[in-house]
Amino acid sequence: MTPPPERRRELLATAAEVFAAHGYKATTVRRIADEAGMLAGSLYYHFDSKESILDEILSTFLDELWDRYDAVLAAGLGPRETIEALVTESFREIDRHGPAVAIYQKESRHLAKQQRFAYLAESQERFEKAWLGTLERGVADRVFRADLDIRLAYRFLRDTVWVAASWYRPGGQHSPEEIARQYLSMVLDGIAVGENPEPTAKAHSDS
Amino acid sequence: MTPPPERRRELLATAAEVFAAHGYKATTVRRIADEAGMLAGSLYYHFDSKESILDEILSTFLDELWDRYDAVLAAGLGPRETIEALVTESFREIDRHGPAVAIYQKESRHLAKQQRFAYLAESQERFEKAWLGTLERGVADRVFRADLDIRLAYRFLRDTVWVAASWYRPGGQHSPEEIARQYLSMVLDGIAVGENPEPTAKAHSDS
Amino acid sequence: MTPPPERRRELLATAAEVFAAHGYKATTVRRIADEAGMLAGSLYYHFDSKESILDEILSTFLDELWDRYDAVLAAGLGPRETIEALVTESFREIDRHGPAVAIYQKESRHLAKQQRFAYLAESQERFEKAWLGTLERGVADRVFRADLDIRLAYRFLRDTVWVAASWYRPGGQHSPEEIARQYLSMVLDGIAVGENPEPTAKAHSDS
Amino acid sequence: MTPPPERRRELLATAAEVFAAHGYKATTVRRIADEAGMLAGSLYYHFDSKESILDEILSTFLDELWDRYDAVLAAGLGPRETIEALVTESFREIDRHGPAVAIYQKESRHLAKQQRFAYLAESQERFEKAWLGTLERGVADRVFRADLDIRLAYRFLRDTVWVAASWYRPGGQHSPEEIARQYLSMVLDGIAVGENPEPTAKAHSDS
DNA sequence: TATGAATGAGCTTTCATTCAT
DNA sequence: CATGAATGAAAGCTCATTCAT
Repeated sequence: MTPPPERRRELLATAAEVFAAHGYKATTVRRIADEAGMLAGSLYYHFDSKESILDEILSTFLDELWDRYDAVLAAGLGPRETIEALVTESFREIDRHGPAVAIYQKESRHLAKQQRFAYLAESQERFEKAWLGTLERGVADRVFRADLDIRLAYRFLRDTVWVAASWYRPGGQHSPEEIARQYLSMVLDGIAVGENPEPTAKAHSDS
Repeated sequence: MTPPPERRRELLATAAEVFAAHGYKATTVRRIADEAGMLAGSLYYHFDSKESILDEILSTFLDELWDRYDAVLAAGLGPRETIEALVTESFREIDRHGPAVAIYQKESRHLAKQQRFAYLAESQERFEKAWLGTLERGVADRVFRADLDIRLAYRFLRDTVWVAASWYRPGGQHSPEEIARQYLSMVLDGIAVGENPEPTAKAHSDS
Repeated sequence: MTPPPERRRELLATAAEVFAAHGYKATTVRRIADEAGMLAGSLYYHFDSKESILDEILSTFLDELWDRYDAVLAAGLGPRETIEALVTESFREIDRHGPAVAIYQKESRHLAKQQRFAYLAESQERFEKAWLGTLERGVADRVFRADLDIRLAYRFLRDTVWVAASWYRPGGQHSPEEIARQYLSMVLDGIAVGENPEPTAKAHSDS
Repeated sequence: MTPPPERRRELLATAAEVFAAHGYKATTVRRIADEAGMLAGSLYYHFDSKESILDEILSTFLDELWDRYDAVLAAGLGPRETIEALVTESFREIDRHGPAVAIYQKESRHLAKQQRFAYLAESQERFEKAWLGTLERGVADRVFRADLDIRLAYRFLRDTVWVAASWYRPGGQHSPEEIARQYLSMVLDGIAVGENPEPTAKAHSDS
């Protein structure tokens, strides 16, 4: 005997998976219904439109994400620890809402232009502020390297984390925390061994 | 009087931009035609179908990319230098064919399932072989850290590079080579200052 | 505790109002249910179908109307008095069943083609016979003008009366009898002052 | 070799007839297309939507109607002659655009609530001003009876005229001018013979 | 009596594609 | 080469209706 909100959540989860796998536009409402074991029209008993399903998936995900992020940002950690905590929370979010993150990754850029999804752009800004601010603090504290373009570093961190949603599958051999640790290790200390001060990219010249 | 192949290339470039901006499925053939200053039906004089436009964009991009990659791989460089060269070439490719790369990034996963786009999966495999092999060689040579999950590192490198296509705009303040250098600096040596042997991710524990 | 027939009548009244306001086709069964404070499905406990609701509204209205008309026609009045009585009864009917009359006005023409609503066409014929007969009798008795096209006069009278259902609201400042009196005054004696033997429509020539 | 606007006009005429016969809501786009000898989807090459077809039908009709009305109102005629001219123009309009008038008659009341069809409400107001003003002038000039409720007379005139669209068929035995003359004769001078000062409605008492 | 959930037919609309000119 | 007009399949959505509870 499942209470009504349960059914709704099931449908949203199903829809999120299909959206993530095939893209929002390419996903038919009928496909979602099939996957949920009902007819296309029946979905409209639960939701207003295909778009409102997408909306609910994305806003639910962002609400939850910001709950975690805000807790981290309010904890008064140092810059490095803040980055570590944000990355870890991000991978946990991928673990919990992988499909939602994948959809966000693929669709948010053009969705953000629409009135209805303006919150995506807002979230994006808060996002940027939080990460950029932490990186700047870290540079000031001499925890992060000063010779890097900080906006580039921000994009690098951001993408590095979220793009994982495209291949991560929950229940795999690595826990989200383990993946976070490895990612942080690479991002913070690099994949090269010890003391390599300068990359030698210029060594390779074009044809 | 421009020769036909020229017009074709223009149309492909236009189509690639629109596909990149809105997604393949969400892009209508009419939108492409509008952007090109013709009517939808007229596109069919130049191309068989919408899908064949996509096909030509992606295969052209991959052909060119592999030309460069093969040159790098045949040069007999060390593992670190190989990685540096591959990354540099990748950013140059983004510079030249940004939209094609963005499309590849967004659509290749589900396109690869189709017969017609099987070459995407093949390319993906060669890709993986080249990068993984180089990383393994680097670990053996003690150029890269041995304590990292090498498949994770591969995905990390791959995604880090290509995802840049989503924000990179040619003609900006950084040349592709400069961006490559910064990216490599982060990936190889990390963003943290000097001697941090261990990330402290475990410092942040969840409930 | 209201007896069932009472509830039924309430629902019919509600449905009639919504049908009248938005048209039969444009009215959803859910809208009626909303207005009645129940769910759409629940209406089907009381009625077989949306169409049967419409049927009951229209047939109830016509049954009642004919009761009154038959009484008038059986009363042996003169032509002018008959017309006056019919018009007065019509306005009373509008007062009592405004929405039903409005629905009849809007929908009867195409409904009459359906088997189920054949009684609309029959009623229409009896209607025509009663009014036309009275008018003819009036012309013969030299009570009504002989120079008018009698079928045109019939349509004129008929429409003049029923169309009032589209703006009449019960409880307004004029009683139905008062409106009937004014209408009859216009129809019988005209709106012009006294002795205007000939309209001068021909005075207006086209451009 | 018909020029493009011709095709458009044909389609609008076809659509208007179907809308008039079955009601806007009950008319399917497919039905219109059938009647026009094409497939439903093909209509969308010519029009944005079903609603925009309706819009174009109604606004075209009203534009034309007001051209005529304005000419009449600017002609400086006396009240009676103005009424005669307006009625005559109205019947001519019914003759030319019968279906449009029928649609207007049936649908304008609820359409006027929508933003897009606000011009219907505006037109309605101008309408009222023109007719009411003329009637008032006529009463002041002792051309029209002073003992009648002028708003009632206005509704009476207005409805009397337009409702004719529901039965009028062009090419019948009466020209629009002839019908106008008969209508005006009834409206101005009444259907009763000569000197009947008072209707005797009160002679019929209710049960 | 009424509800909640679903059905299924049919609707408006979109869009890749075709083709005579 | 390009246009204008159409096709036809499929999409999102609506809604009268059903039915177990």
